[in-house]
Amino acid sequence: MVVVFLKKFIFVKKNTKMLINELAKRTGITAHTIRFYEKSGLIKGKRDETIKSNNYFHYDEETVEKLELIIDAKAIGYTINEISELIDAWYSNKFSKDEKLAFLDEKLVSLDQKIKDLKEMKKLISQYKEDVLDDKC
Amino acid sequence: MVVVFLKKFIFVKKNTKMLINELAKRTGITAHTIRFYEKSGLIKGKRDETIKSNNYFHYDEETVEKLELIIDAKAIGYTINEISELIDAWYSNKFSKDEKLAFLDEKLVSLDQKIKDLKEMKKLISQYKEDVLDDKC
DNA sequence: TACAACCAAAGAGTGTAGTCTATGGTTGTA
DNA sequence: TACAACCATAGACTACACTCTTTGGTTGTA
Repeated sequence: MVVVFLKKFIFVKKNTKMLINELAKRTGITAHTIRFYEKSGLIKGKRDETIKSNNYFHYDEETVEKLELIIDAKAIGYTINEISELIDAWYSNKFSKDEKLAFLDEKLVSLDQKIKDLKEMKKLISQYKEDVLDDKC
Repeated sequence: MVVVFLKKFIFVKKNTKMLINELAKRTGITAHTIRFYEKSGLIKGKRDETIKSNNYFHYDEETVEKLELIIDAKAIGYTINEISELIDAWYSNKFSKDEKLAFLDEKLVSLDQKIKDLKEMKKLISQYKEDVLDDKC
């Protein structure tokens, strides 16, 4: 995740005219799924008005970042809708610093809760293992 | 969650003739969803052969336990199919002692992996929080 | 006996997150 | 110029986990 954001400041935008397949190769997300994300409003390609022969979408480095963010956010358990909000928070200036921090804190709390639940489950399974070993069930 | 398993040994089976609505009240799961779980093979009601006028399902305390287990397991992120396996391992005699232990060990490993993933995500979010605090994005 | 509350079964509908197919046009290389 | 590889759009299809509706029968209480 952090890598994604560091890139934002280190990378020079060398490629602002990627087509969908290049995007797919760069991110490992299929073109189909990228179109699905575009339809869902997570990313947005641009059309080149000067080109009349086709209406291909062009994507830039920021889109690659966003897709990498999507991969990470999905891994944490964000839904597409939440990721949409997240991208808004990240890339638009709709949210204040405090709002961004609150957003992240909220996710930290829910992660802690999940970890607590998993540990509880571990304890339980261990207990049950003992019962199995003692032929209690 | 632990409570569920302690119950298994402490509780006397005082109610073996619950109908679906009582089950729903006891667990907070709707009758609809309970029927869905029954159709999915997670729980199993019994029919009273001596009653000819209806074919209502009757449930016992073990079903309540199972439903409570389902609630907890879902909260941790188990799918219905996984919970089905889990319940088999718990309540059936389909599996040998060694198989049960292997199953439980497998669950412990996957829980550890999940916890590791969540901790990694926490670290990433914390790092990003710092970036926000430092106005780096 | 009227009637509300309950029961089962079948199947349709919902939301999420894709995944695939079909169609038809475009681009680049031999 | 043939043709593979690419592109967009629309819409069908999938899996998961419900959720609701319909239909028709049963039970309990006033």
